[in-house]
Amino acid sequence: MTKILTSDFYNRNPLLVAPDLLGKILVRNFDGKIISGRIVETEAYLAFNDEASHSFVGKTERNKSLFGKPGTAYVHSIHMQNCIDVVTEGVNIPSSVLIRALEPLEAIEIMKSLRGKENLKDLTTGPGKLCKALAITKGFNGYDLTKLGDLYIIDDNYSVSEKDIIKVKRIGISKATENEYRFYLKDSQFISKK
DNA sequence: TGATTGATGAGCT
DNA sequence: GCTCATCAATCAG
Repeated sequence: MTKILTSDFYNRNPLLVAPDLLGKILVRNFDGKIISGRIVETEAYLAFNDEASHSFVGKTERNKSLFGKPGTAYVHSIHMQNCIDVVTEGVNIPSSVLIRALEPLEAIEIMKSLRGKENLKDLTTGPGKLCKALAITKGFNGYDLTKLGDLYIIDDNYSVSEKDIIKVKRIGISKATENEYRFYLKDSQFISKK
């Protein structure tokens, strides 16, 4: 049985949600066509005492989605690309889980055309890449991922054993790098970095 | 295969 | 102006 992850799933500490999201499927309804990929890499960003989190500086126009309800998308641009986070915990608790990499499942041809790349391993192996491959734009900032819409995350009962989840330090950031808040599937060929 | 570097834009101070 | 949770092209070995 396949079901959409609800707000209950996200309404927990990001350090619990991040590993649980591994193996789940991110689904994009793009002009009636379904594009999907299995989540193979995530990072947790805490609400408090986490200098690398966008919420560390307080609530601003840019990060206000982080303060919304669990299961809300926080799409932001860094350099010329977009990244997507899922808000966790409660309202006004600005923690999130960054989706860093996917394993392409459906509509791979559409991803190739959106990315302008042919190599399967170049499609979704990075937060900026996967947003482009799934046509996730800043229009999805604040989007509710817990209902059947244009963007949501489902559980198809794909089982991930605990030993296949690797926990390491986060990457690509300059602050609070010592915390081991990055999670990925051990044998996936689609993580953004070894 | 690994390391280096340039391009790119939005939002904060 | 400066930061930033990047990507991909390039070059050396």
